[in-house]
Amino acid sequence: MSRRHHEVLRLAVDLVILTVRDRSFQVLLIERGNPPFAGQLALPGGFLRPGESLEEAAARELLEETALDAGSLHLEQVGAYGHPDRDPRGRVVSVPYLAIAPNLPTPVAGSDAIEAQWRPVEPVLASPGKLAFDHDDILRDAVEQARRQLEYTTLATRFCGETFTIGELRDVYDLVWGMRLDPRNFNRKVTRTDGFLLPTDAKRTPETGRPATLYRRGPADGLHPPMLRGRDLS
Amino acid sequence: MSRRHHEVLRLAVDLVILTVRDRSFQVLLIERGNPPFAGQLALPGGFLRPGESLEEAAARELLEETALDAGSLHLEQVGAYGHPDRDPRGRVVSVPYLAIAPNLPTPVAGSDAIEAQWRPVEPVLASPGKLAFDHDDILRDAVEQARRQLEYTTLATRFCGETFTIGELRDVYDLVWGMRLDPRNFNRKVTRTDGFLLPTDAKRTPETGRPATLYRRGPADGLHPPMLRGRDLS
DNA sequence: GCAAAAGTGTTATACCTACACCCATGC
DNA sequence: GCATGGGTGTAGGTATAACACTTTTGC
Repeated sequence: MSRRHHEVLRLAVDLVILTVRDRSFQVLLIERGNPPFAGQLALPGGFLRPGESLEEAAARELLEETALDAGSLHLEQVGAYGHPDRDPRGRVVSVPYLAIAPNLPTPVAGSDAIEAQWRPVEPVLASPGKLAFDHDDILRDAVEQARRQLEYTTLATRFCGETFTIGELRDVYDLVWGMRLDPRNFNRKVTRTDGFLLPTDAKRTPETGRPATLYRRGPADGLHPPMLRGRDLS
Repeated sequence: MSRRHHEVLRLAVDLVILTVRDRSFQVLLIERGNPPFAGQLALPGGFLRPGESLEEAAARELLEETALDAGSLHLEQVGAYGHPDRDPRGRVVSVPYLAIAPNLPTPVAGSDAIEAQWRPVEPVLASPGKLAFDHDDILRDAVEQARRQLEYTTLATRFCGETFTIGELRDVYDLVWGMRLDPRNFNRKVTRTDGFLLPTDAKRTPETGRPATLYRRGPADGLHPPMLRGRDLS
C-alpha cells in the first residue's frame, strides 16, 4: 500500500444557496469568468484552505460570495462528489453545502466582483446540462434534500425572516414543493405541532384581508408527525 | 485566489459495515497494526487512488478487507469528515460509506492479513473515545443514518439473506433500533406494504413453533407510510 | 398436552383530507 | 357590500397501538 498509489487532490466546497423570493423558489448562481466553463452558470464555491474545516470553508465562501453571515443561517452538508473527471483542471472532490436564506432586502453582491444572480430552481432542474462541472447533479440532490427536510424538520422557517405569518410559511412549502397545500389544514398542523412556532403579539395586515398573527421560529427541529406531501416517492 | 492558498490533501474512504449476527447488531472493526493509533480499533478503509470514483474506492476496499462483493451489497455514502486535525499524518478528508451485510456463513478475513472482527455496536457507541481518528463520530452518524432508513425504506431486507422469514426481518428492526416491535402488527405492516416482500412457496420451521413463510425482497425501495418507532427525535 | 412462534381479528385512537363556515380588514 | 386572506369546526377515511385469539409445529 505505497503512498504512490494515493491520489493527491484538492477539495472544493460549493454552495447551494436556496431562497424564496418573488413568489418563486430560487437558487444563487454565478456566471463563470474564467475557464473551465467560462461564461456558464455554476454554483458559487471555492477551494478548501489549510487549517480550515469543511464547515468553516463553507461559511467563509458564503461570506465572500454573498456577504451572508453563516452564524445566522442554516448550513448543512449535502455529500461528496468525486467522479475522477468532474473537473478538467485535475482531481477535485467537491463537498457541497446547502444554505437556506430568507428573502434578503439587500441585493446579493459577491465581494470578488463575480456576477451573482438568483434563478428559479425549476427551469434549471428541468433542463440539466447548462451548469458547469457536475453542478446539475449537486443542485438536484441538494434540492431533494431540502424538500425532504420540509417533511420532518422545521427547516421551512429558515426561509422566513425573524417573524413571519403562517401564510408566508405556507408559501415556502407551496413553492419549494411545487404543490398547493390546504391553507386551513396547514394552519392547524403548524400551530398544533409543539415547538414549531412561537406566537407574538404583533400582527401584519396584508394588502387585502384579515390581519395575520406574526410568529417566530420555535425551539423544535423535528416534526412529529411529519408534514406530508403526496405519495410520489417509490 | 492563488493556488498556494489551496490545501492539497489525500482522501480516505472508510467503511461502516453493519450486520445482524448472533442476535446482535454488529459492526466490522479492524485492529490497527501501524501508527498512528496502533493497537486501537478502527473502521476499515483506505485511500482513494488515481482514476477511481469514491464509490469505486469503497467497493474496492470492501472487497480487499472483507472479500465481500459490492455488487450484491447495499453501499451508500455517509458524508464527509474534514476536521483539519483528524489525522496526525497530515491533511486527510474521509468520505465514509455505509455497507449492509447479511449474516455471512463464511468468516470475514481481510486479504491483507488485518485482524478484522465483528463487534456489537451499542457498547462502542455508548463509550466513545476508543476508536481511532474520528471514527466514533463516523460510526454514530452512519448508525443513525441506517436507523432512519429502516423507517422509510426497505433497507432492513439488506440485512437478510436471499430468503428470510418475517420473524428474521423483525429481528433486524428490533436489534438495530434496540426496541421490541409487536410481532402481530409488524406482520401486517410488512405484508400489506406493496413491493416490500415477495412470498415464496417455501417455508422454514423454527426450532419450535409453526413454520414460517419465506419471503424475498420486493422491488420497492421506499416505505409509504413509514415504519414508525417512538417519538424519540425532537 | 404444552411451549413457542406464526398469523388473523377487533377495537380505540390519532391523524389526515375535504370542505362548510365565520372573522377582520381595505376599498 | 364585496373581495380577500386568516382562522375554526366537523365528518369521513386510513393507519396505528394494544390486545385477544387461532394455527402449526416439536417434544
